[in-house]
Amino acid sequence: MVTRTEGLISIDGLDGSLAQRVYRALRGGILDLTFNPGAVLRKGAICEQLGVSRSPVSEALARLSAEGLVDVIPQSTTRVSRFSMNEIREESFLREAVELAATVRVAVERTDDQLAQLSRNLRLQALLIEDRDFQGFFEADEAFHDLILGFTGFPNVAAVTTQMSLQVRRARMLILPEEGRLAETQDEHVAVLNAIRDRDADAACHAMSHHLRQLISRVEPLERMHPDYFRSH
Amino acid sequence: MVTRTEGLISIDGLDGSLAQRVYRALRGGILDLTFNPGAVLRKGAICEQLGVSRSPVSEALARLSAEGLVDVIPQSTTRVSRFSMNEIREESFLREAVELAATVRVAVERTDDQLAQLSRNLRLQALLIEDRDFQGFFEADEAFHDLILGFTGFPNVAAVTTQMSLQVRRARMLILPEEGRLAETQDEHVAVLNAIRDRDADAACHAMSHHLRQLISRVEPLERMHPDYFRSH
DNA sequence: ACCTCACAACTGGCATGTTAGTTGACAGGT
DNA sequence: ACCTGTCAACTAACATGCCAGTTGTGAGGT
Repeated sequence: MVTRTEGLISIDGLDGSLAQRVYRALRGGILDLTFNPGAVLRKGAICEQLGVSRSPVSEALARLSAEGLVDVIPQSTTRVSRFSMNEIREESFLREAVELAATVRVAVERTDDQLAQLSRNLRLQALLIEDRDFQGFFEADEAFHDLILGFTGFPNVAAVTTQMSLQVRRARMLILPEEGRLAETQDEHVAVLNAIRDRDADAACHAMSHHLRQLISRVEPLERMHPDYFRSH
Repeated sequence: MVTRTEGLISIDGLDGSLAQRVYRALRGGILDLTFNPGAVLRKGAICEQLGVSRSPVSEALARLSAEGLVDVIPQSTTRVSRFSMNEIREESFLREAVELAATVRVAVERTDDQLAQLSRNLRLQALLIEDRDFQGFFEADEAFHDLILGFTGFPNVAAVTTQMSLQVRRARMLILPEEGRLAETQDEHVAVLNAIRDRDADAACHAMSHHLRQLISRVEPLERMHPDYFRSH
């Protein structure tokens, strides 16, 4: 096994306690696959690289462990957790449950301003597709969903939903951007928006459900494409 | 279950690392209101009482802080978090979304064995009502919901659902046990069971929704009954 | 009596020393 | 060549020392 120097991360520019900064830096690195699933995280190396002592790093790793983003083997090693397709299916189920409930609620009680915000987001997505800005589209896509979750009137629902589907979000990074898929995604978003515009809760629910199931169907094949990123079972 | 000694807590009888034991002990104490909302948690006192050093206690408190069960004021104090009715409403929304999705799924694809398990649980509940064992009924009630969540085939859904509605679970402890309410709750459970028996997803969804909304309607008045347990805003 | 401000005591955050469990390499026997 | 038992090196877990920010208190001024 060849040891590799992992991509570098930094805690500069973040605020909060050292422990929180380390946590956010590591979490970000794990979520965007800077740290590959299965990669070993050495406390000593992290301390040296970030210029902090072991205390804040330990706290950060403990939190990541509680969230399932790292696997700690006592007295031995800490690794970035590998994917489990069952876990991903589970998270998809949870995410769909919450997003559909939010979509139904928003479809019923949306305001014109909320509709305008969603519409603006979709026009931004169209621009990003034209420019083939995959990363930008990825973020706009997330923003679209977070807008709907936020329109429930519950300020933390978006964050909680993200937190409960971290593995899905991470696995999503592995999906290769395909030209045609972006336009399809856009069409699905438009269908959701139109249903919300018409205050048609049932149509909105179906459109969102269809959209979310496109994602999981694209995640399923990843287990064969990246077997080393998945737990052997 | 956390063992208690004169209002204090102990980590004896738990396994895992010291940090995990401390975490579970404190979490249990917070969830069952052994520690009142707003109570100050002193690291030094906890260390002395549990006979451990500050490291595992710090890790436990950090985790509880991330979960929103404690509020840490840097360089000052750590307190058991107070309730926020908006947060409780938010958790209820999330919980309902997940439980309804689970109920629908289970109603469609239940097995006879699963039906038998639910039925056995309800007969147990009837016994506990006869004996006026409020605590036992409380736990059987939780078990009923966890059974349904588990029957989705996703082993972690029950735990995730608990985790996302910790404040609701805690607030629920404040509801005074009333004789009649137990029987009503039991009736609602029976309605859910019957709909699942008949594989009537729509009826099961409505029955569960009605049942869950009974809970939130009983939680709402708590803000006036225990103003000191709620955040002032 | 009341406000102000400085200080002492206490807190949590961070660094570092110490302990104990795991692991892999290697020597020695078969 | 192949097991096998031992041990050294490494790791996370825990204990403890130190520091900086917060806060209550009380002396002194108005």
